[in-house]
Amino acid sequence: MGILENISKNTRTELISKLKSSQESLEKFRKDLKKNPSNVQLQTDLSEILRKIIEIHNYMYSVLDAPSIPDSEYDRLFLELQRLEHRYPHLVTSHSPTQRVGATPLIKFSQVTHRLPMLSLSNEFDMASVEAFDRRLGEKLKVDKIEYEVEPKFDGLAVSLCYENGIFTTGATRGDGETGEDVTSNLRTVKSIPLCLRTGINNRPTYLEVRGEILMLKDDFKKLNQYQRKKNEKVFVNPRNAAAGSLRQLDPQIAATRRLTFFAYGIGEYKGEGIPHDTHSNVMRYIASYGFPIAKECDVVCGSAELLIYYKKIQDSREQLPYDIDGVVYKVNSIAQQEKLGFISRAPRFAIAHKFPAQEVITELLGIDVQVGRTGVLTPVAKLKPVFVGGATVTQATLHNEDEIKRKNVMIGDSVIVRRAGDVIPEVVEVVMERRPDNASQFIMPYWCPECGAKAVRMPNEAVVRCSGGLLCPAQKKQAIIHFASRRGMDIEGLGDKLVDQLVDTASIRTPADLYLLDEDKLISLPRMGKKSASNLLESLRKRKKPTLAQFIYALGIPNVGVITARELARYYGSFSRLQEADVEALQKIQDVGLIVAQSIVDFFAERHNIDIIKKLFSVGIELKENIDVQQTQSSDNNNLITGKTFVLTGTLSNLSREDAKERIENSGGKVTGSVSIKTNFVVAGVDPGGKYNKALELGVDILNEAELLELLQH
DNA sequence: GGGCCTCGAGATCA
DNA sequence: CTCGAGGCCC
Repeated sequence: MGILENISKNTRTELISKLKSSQESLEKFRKDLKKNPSNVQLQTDLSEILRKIIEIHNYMYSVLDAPSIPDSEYDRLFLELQRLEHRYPHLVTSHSPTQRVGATPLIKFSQVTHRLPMLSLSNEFDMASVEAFDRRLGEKLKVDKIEYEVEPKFDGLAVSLCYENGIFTTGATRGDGETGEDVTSNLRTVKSIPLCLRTGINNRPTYLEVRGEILMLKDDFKKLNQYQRKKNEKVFVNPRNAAAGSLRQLDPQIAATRRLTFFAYGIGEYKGEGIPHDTHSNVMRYIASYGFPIAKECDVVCGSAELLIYYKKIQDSREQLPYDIDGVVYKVNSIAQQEKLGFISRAPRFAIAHKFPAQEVITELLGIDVQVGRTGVLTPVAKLKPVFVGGATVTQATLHNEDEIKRKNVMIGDSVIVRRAGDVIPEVVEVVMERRPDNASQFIMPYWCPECGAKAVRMPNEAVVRCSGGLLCPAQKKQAIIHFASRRGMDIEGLGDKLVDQLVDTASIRTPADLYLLDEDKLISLPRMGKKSASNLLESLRKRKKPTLAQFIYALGIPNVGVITARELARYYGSFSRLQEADVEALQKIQDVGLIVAQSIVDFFAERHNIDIIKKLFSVGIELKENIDVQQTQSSDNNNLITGKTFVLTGTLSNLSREDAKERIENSGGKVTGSVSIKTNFVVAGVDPGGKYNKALELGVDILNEAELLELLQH
């Protein structure tokens, strides 16, 4: 049972014999050094053997969970190494176990761009969807039974760890999947993360990115909270939040006192030999052999019936597991099959998370508020008597719209069942009818917008009621500005909703374009706004004046145009003016743009007010990073191997002209540039390659031959 | 939606 | 020192 079967046991036996032989060298070096303390070679030898022994003990303790010596003995070895390094500072290496805790706190975390985006998994909650998933894949792959690698879904934080030439160099959070935060110094304090890949030098990859989850074990969480209580500091509500909080500490000293654990579940980009290409379970065994902890529960099963058996088994053992989980993950085991299946938007088609059902509790519905959204939609929100469910205290939940309230027959004063599963937004499931009080009152959707008093209208074939005030409605105005400044839009730091409230209410700004006309005096006059905050905001506005076309399109807040559509529009049209001129028919030629989205876009640009704002934005100095060379091409359906990648061509190709190759790469979403840099993803080398080839070797950029390029293009 | 950390502002106190 | 805002995580 389990893909790690026997591995741990064999490793342990092997390590113990390794320790035995190391022990002899250790004693010899100690003795020799005593006789000859100034011998540099002996100093180095001793520190190296100590490091090796300590790392082995560390591995046995934190990864295999089977220490072979008492803590006190480990501490003695550690102290010996510390003293030695202290006396001879040149002996210290970045991957020495003594260097897990960094000395100085950071000012702030810096951003890291993931070489391969960190994708998310689509979630399923019921058996039928899992069976449908298996059936769908079976049809696509034309096979009867699919083999899956299965694993528990940790309730922690996803991170990516980079190893360059075997040494841990950078660790980052998932972020939005594209870029995350550099939390290396905190991750170094996590004992189960190897600072150095465990296997010998021979087949060590030059670059390896290991992905997995940071979490806090239930026991460690309890201990931490006991400690916090004793110190009269605040306690954490659940292990996940404790882990997240610890990882975001700027001071690694504090992070080190919070016991975090890592489990690997996959790899990202890698360079070098030896990485299995056949199955995911072999990849897992491979990373385990490098010293990464893998969940004991990882396994391989076949067909949907076995998936469900696995699910049940894990669900039954959930309480006994040392960590919190919120479901299980199924991944197609064969890597060839994975590649065949590919990706849909930001999620692989070959894997899903099967989540445990959400926890449910009963609470009281105290009232129903009405909120006005960015597009003027009035949303009723249930105000609930606070109740702890699914790891958090729930106080409100959306009721979506009028019809939903009718359908669920919700009245103010009712007792309702509320559901929440980890990351899922709380939801009112149903009313407990037996408990309905006599004074329960009906909710009536307001006839006027609660924010601006304009008439609230419901279109004949729509489920929602809208404020008819448009951008004259302060709520919509504010939301439009907040959306404009949001991270996925113009990414203006320091501009949150409260500040926008103030700015709009004091009539300092009316549209996003007005933001760029703010000055320090104006800002300082606002309450709770000092010199520092003001200059931070102005700096942030200035810094982000050159958005990509996609960011800008998204930031405009065109109804029905989200990040993905914005990106697709930018890719297809390449320039803002081309998008602006497009008509409904033309727009619908784009993948995933139907009549509704197309009409929305055309309507948006037909609105005089919007055009004024856009003009004004350009006049205050917004410059777009456009790609006007782009042809209006059909999307190649997320060719993830090429999309967003940069190629450089060198030498003569036999089947393709340079021009053809360039065009085909660009049609698949890639970019072709002239010279090789660290940002280049692939160099395509034909016959008689030029200096670019050597440059690629030097920088370690992947080199493709013509056949490999054609294969990439095929997908 | 809710929980966490960090930062800056403003209050409080010496 | 306390508090609110903002950013980031699921």
